[in-house]
Amino acid sequence: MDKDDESDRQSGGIQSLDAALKLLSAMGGYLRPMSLSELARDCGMPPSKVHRYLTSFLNAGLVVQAGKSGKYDLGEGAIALGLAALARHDFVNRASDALPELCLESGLTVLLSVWGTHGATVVRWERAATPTVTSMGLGTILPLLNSATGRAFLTWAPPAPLQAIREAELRAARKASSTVNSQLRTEQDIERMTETFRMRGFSSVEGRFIPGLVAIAAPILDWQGRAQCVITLIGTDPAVTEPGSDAVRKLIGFCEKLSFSPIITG
Amino acid sequence: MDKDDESDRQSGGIQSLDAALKLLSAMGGYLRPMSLSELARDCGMPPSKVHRYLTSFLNAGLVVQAGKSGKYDLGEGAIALGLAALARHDFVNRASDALPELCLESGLTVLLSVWGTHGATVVRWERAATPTVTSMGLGTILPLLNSATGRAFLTWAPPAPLQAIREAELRAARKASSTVNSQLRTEQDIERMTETFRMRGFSSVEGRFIPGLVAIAAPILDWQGRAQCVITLIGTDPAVTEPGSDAVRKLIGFCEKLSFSPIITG
DNA sequence: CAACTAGTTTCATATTGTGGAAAAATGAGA
DNA sequence: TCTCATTTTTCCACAATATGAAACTAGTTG
Repeated sequence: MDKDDESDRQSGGIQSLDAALKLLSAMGGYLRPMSLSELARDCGMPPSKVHRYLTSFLNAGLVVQAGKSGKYDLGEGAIALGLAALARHDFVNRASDALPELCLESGLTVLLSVWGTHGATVVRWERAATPTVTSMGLGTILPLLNSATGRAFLTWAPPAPLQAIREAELRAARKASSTVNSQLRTEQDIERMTETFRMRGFSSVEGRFIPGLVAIAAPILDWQGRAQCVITLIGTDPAVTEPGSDAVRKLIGFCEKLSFSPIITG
Repeated sequence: MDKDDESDRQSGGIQSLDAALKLLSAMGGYLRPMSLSELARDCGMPPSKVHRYLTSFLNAGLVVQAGKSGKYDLGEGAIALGLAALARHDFVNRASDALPELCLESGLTVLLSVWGTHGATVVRWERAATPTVTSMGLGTILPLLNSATGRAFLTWAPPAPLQAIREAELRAARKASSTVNSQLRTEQDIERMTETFRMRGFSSVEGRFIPGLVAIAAPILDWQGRAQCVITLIGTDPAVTEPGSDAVRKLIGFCEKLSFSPIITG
């Protein structure tokens, strides 16, 4: 039949659907109601075809016929669809809805953090049944280098916004060798650490930020693999930080489920 | 052939398109990526059919395949379509044009939200010069009871579409008394609150949804007095929520100008 | 390793969408 | 009010196209 299929011929789809969607997106392109013949002309389809498609869109509520002029325009259904799609990108909300569940399953205190202007910021948290003494609350800002949460951002977030704080903390770490100091002194140290985290799929810290407590953290990634937010589990048992531990598996499972790209790229 | 066509047989449309759109709107109903078989089950279609439809949606960009899990979700195309459809709404359109101005004048971060399938959805926002820590972006869904934005819908939007979420949040609020709890437990509490808001002409919240931040919100009303969208100002100074404050006056003035019926019916 | 389960591809078939043309509907001018 | 011109909608015979079952892969679990 067609010697050489014209343009896009992606395999597998449905021709009439493809055409219909082309029409639909064409309608998205204008910002006023369009008459049938205008649409037909612009899409290079016979009017009868366009009319049949429009009827289906009409039934589905994606398109409405404006006024009695009979012109066609995008309708409520299209708005609803778009808002639903927008909501998918709302990682924080989807994650916080599921937070209590993770808390119950793991039996640990759970934090949900995002990257704010001043660093990793706790925006949601769920306290475990066995209350662990923490001074943590909503709005707490966690250190970048010495908290599991911060380290997760360090590993999976785009570096640019972190730069300032990263440098500041590194400088502070070098000077104050008196403190319970991290082994993190140089850029190389950091590189090595994040590489490990990236492989394992989670970051961790042991009693550094809060003595006596351990924490593990994993990112929720958008479709470009950037951390949108970070989930942290806090406990007392050092075994928690072991790769393959129950808590680790639950944490990564949780984050993987909410992420749009795989956390462990093996 | 068919003596009397079973159920919906709206005239004129295209069967495969109707089925495809049914699938599409089903996808809008969930707020997480769905697997092929889940979709097939829920729509009562054979998997192969669903797969073919999805391929077309994929080619059109309406749907993306999330991560390596292979699950399907609404994509950029759906967002574009929805925003295009939103632009038809005069209210949204006129409001978003004026948004930067309000942001400048008030010096606060400004949100423009509409009511979507899953709740109050941010569709436009303007960041203040003094950056405030927020986890907010396009598509963020705000809680109904514990955000200024949500409360504005609660006060000025028709109650029917809100009902489901209202009940869900109320139930959650009663259970989780452990959390930083709202004083909102009963229908009466809500009634009292909305009455106050209605008198003042704006809703407010202090550090509930986002600790350390305060917010005020007012509706843009159509000619029937229903909220078409909601404008929210976010700041850090608690004085902002005071009736008669500079921010409040600017907010209400802004909304009043764009509304088709008076906000304060005194 | 075998027995599942989930996702994708293939294929023969007739169901379904197609485009042209006819029929309504709409609108403008006289 | 009547006619002409344009746009929208309906009709129809034909074959192109979507269909569902089953085959084929890939990944998982006991």
